Amino acid sequence: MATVNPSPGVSRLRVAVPAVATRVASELRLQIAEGALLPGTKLKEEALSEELGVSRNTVREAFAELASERLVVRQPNRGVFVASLEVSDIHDVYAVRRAIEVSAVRGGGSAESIAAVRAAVEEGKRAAEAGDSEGLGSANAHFHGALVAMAGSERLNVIMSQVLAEMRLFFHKASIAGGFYQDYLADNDQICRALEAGDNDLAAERLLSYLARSEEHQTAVHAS
Amino acid sequence: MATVNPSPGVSRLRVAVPAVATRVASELRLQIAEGALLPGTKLKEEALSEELGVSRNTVREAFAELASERLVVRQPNRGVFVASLEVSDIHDVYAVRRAIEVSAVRGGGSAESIAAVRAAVEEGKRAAEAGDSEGLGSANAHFHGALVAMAGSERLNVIMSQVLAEMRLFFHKASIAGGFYQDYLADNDQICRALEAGDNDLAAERLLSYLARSEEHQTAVHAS
DNA sequence: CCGACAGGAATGTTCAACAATTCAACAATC
DNA sequence: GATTGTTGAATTGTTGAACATTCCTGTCGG
Repeated sequence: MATVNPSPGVSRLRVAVPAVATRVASELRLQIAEGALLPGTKLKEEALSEELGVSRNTVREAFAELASERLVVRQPNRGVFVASLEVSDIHDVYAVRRAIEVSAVRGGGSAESIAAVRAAVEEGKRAAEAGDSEGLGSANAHFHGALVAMAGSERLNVIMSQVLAEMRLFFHKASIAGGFYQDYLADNDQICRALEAGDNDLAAERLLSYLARSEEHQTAVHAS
Repeated sequence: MATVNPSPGVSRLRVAVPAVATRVASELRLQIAEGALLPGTKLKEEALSEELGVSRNTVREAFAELASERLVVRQPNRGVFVASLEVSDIHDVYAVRRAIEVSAVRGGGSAESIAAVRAAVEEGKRAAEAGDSEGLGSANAHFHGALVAMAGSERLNVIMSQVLAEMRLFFHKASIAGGFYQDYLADNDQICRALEAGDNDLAAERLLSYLARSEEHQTAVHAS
């Protein structure tokens, strides 16, 4: 990590950002993920500052944070809007996923990191049995996050978490299309098995095939 | 790209961010890239706001932008500092490069995008003949940027440009180690040739080997 | 029907103030 | 003498208000 302080031993626990703006950003991030704020919704500075009890400047800082994550889009002199992805964005996002996830899988991982992947697979199975489609979705996100985490790169983890957050922007529409997560449970299990067997190339191949199908599915849903 | 405005035809040329804060961020980004602001330097809000003739709030917005690019680090109640990379960051950055660049190379590119790669190679040769080590460095950056551009993904391009900006943070120290760019000119040419011949896997293999050596080199220089 | 124009609303930017935190210097204690 | 309070200056965090600028709308006139 990038540090600067020559004096060692000081607490590194706290997150390196202003507290209030971060909380505001987190709140908005949550509402976007939950679908409470739909894509295209305009976020007015003054209304939000009143509603959350913070100043306009603080709301502004939160906007800057979310904009850097592509969760909101800033239009000069017009305001910020919850990002709404076009079909071309789908391909773009999957290009990032192909690059990052496949690279991590090809590099393999430690026993612990592979165990985390397995845990995400099992989490998905339990959610499926419970008929919890919300839980299925987040288990799937955990699975792919765990894949990337195998690489042990903080930067890749951050990129992946942002990509997953972006994907939630069009998951709401897609999940209406019915239990399509079910089909992916078997895929995840197969990928995980290949990793556990140490056959990273096979895992990568299966992952690529999964990503291709997933992208196709998302594109089809959003072509309407 | 994520858009929202239903009304078509309006100018999409301008960058979707406040103008002044962006200019301040660009100025600081430039000074960091040029080495005028060395890693670890503290950036004081008030001093900068006076010097640049903008308000503290605007400086603050610029800081948020640079922090999201990891060019500066924010320490709560202490201020922002020009990021200084540790040895562990080197490996982390190269993990991102391996993922993104290799993926782009494996996917190949259009004739135009490969021509851009070739152009960067030639740019490097000219700089080498002119003894312009500064130009050699930026040609090398153009080369790797062109590799990623083959994928045609806006997100990957943004990630790559940020990674290249981060690398300049430790290039200043590394370039002292003498004309080590020279060795990479041949590598770049070989990678480009493989691409032109349509042998993407060979190009990817050569790129991986290059990245491994480059990481080793950087690590050695910074181990001191 | 349409272009021009005035008015309103929202954002962009600045300024000034205060609270909270950090840091360095110094005093106090063991 | 070294560690531990304590104090005070300096800097950041946050707020609130003000003004400029831009966009949007709806009306008026041709």
